[in-house]
Amino acid sequence: MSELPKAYEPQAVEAKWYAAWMDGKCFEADPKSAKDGYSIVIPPPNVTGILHLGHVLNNALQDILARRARQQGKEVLWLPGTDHAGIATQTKVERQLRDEQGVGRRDLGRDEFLKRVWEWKEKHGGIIIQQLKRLGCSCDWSRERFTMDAAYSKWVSQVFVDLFKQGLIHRGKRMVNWCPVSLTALSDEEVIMTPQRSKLYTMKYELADAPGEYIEIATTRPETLMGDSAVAVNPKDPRYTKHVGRMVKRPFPPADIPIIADEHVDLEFGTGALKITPAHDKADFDIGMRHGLEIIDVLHPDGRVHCPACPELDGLDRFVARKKAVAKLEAMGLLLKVEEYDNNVGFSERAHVPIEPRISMQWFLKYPCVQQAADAVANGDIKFRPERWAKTYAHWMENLQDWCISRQLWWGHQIPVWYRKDKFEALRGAEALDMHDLTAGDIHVGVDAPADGANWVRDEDVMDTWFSSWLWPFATMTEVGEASQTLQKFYPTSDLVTGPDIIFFWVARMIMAGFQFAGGLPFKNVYFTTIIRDLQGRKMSKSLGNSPDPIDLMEKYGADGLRFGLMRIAPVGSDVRFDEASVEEGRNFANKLYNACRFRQMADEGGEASRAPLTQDKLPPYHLDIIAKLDALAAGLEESYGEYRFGEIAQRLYEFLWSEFCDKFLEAVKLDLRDSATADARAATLGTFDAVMSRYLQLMSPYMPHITEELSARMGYVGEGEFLMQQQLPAAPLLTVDASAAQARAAAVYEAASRMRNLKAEYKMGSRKDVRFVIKSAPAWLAEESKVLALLVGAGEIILDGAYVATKGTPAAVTPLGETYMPLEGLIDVAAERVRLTKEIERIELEVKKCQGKLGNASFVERAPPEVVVQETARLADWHAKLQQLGEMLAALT
RNA sequence: GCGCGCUUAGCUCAGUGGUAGAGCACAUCCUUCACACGGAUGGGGUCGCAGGUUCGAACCCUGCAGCGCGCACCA
Repeated sequence: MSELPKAYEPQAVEAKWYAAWMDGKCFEADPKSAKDGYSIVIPPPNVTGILHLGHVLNNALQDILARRARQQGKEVLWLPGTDHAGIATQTKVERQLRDEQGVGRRDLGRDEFLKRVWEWKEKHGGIIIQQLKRLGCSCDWSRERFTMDAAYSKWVSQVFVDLFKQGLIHRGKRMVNWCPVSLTALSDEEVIMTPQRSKLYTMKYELADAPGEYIEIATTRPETLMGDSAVAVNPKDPRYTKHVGRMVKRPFPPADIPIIADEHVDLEFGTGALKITPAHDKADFDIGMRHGLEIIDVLHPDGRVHCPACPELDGLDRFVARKKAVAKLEAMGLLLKVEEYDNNVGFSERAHVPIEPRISMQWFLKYPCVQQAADAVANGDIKFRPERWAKTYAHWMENLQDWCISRQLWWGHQIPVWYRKDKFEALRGAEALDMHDLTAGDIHVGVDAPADGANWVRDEDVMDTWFSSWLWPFATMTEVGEASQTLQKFYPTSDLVTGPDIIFFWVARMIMAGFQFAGGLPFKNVYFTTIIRDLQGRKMSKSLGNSPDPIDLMEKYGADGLRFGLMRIAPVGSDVRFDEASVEEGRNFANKLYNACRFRQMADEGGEASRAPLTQDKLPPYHLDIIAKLDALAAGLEESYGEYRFGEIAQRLYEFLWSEFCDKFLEAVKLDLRDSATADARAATLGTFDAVMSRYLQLMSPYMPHITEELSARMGYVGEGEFLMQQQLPAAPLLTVDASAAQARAAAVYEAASRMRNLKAEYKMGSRKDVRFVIKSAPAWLAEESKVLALLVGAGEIILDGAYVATKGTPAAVTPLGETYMPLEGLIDVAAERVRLTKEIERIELEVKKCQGKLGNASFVERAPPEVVVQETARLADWHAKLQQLGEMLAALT
């Protein structure tokens, strides 16, 4: 044991214990267990994902909760898995195929392409799972799920079929958010509004019945004017009342279009006249519907202009066409001005290009169980932390729009709908298949294909990835129609840990799905993590290169160091600013813990010297004090866990070990471990060390699972073949006797030592070991402790002398142990000492004034609680005493 | 425009009415036999601004400013 390296080396230790836990099946959940169940489902990371700091924070929190629950005697299921991530994965594999083999997905065809994606998934898909294991995550890996597992996929289809049968799912042609790169529709949530510096073009259209007269129109999108089917003004706008009902000339392709009046038009904006392009703008579409306007689609799905009537624009990309259209307007003398203009443009969440509002045939879901889901959070059945997110949730629930669930992708759950082949062909493809054109015999909606499959064509679209994710809490626990023990035991889940950015994408939808398909709420608590930013406050991103690789951090500082460091800075409310220094602190802390244990092992080379039960009533004050503080720590942690204050838990654990256990207790008991110490003293000290440390390691274990397991094993705190992580946390406090007197003594010694060291430093005696102290009027018990005090202070000798008379100018301090002098026999610089004393007196006079001011205030004395007044009076007395003493010292020097 | 949050030491953050805190950074001292990934000591803050409530405000209320986020609109 004495050959232990001085610094803790986490890498090998962490790998060793993770393997041991896996071998010991420590993470596997038994649904037949008699214990109470505790469960978390992991927010499934994208199967293409690579671990980033957000994952680390999120999963470390889940691991802490899971490990803590095990210690409290729960049967724990932490259910892991990955998400097939439709667009992200398809895009990734497509890009790779294009780069490496020069083929697109359409070259391969649907079946072959899907085969390639599956191959890719098998080969590269598990990276993030391995990374989570490196972090120490105690997931039940025997239950790992994937959203496209056969059983899971069956759930997705079944849910679609059920909702369809209830009339909540329908197909129709509507305005959707279209991504011209991914060539698919997106839900509203997948559109990111982004501020843009754009240009506002003002142009004029000539009135058809009055050549030479114009109406001015402002637009940011001149490239869509070929799709204009009207110009709209506000009916209340006096400038335009005479125009309403007349026709204007659309410049190209030339056409006469009407001027209509619609409330939607803002009088203040631009010229007050708005060009209406029903095919390419949501608001225009609505206006078009109200006025029965023609819908003229002038864009291809990939964002190129489709307008054979304008050959010079036809086929151009929308942004190229914009410039060209402007040039054309200018050439025609219709462009009046171009202004810089800041507006918001919707961008595709995945492809990072402006989305295009587009009318297309899609599947839509009217959300089920909305009221129940809203109520569950409002009435506290599901508790959000921090609570303020409940408001965001409520707001969204009140403004639900139908969910566009179809995606024009191949990777995903294909929509379980078949159309009769003859009908499908007659209507010339899916784009034209309106529900109204279909009779019951034309369409088959079911988990399985119709029996006479050859006569049917399957809907090509897949479902939004979130349409599978929202089933995660129960579809991972049971198969369709199965009476699952796992579900019985572990549903609803206990806690969900996720980011507030997916409240709508995921959390809200899971709640609705829980009510609709699993008979109740899916979880009881939702803990929202914070966003991790860099020190400049920017979000972590690959392109900024400000996102450290957690694997690198773990190699450098250990998984425990990373976990602990991150937990210490994770605040309850606002965002985290990440600094590698905090991980370094975590590593340093692990090292401190390791060395505290190493110290004990070195002091007791044979081991086993201390296994005798502790007789607490005979323990010295420091021992009882640390035992009492450990109990206080355990109680404090209990409270903090109850409030999900993870940073506070880390802080409490840190302070106990570093400030209390190492800085105070270990320093105070060093004499007991020297060769000169009695066997009894040694045994008592080692016994106390072991009692406190073994339980401390247990309390620490959820945060730093590897090092605590290692140390517990090495120190013999857990038996061969047992694991710390599986041991139940004792409910009873460690302390069995009244320790209040002992604690008061220990506190007095520590405090006195601090003041005496302070005195040494003030007189530049810093490292001198020969300094003597004299304590006057010391309590009788101090005689036994003066050696400890001398050690703590770094003093040559501590003399207890009630009759001591200090020579003039002897430095002194008031300590809880009495007047304390540091005789230096002429070593003091008298002038410097006078300056110091004068400054000190000034400072204290100020304090006295503050106290007197308060006590002199009649209202304070009458109305403040009595104990506060007493406290204040005592303080004033203290200051006065101090002042008098300093005054005497100063007088002695002159 | 509506809503939510934040503003405390150089930095990152605790602090729910009673003497302003931690870690890091900084300065001085110490390689003393657990740990220099360490120990000791110290300097550093009119708690964003202005009002109000209160005997007393970092904390409660109002207003303002700055920053961030969400929702809606944006021709």
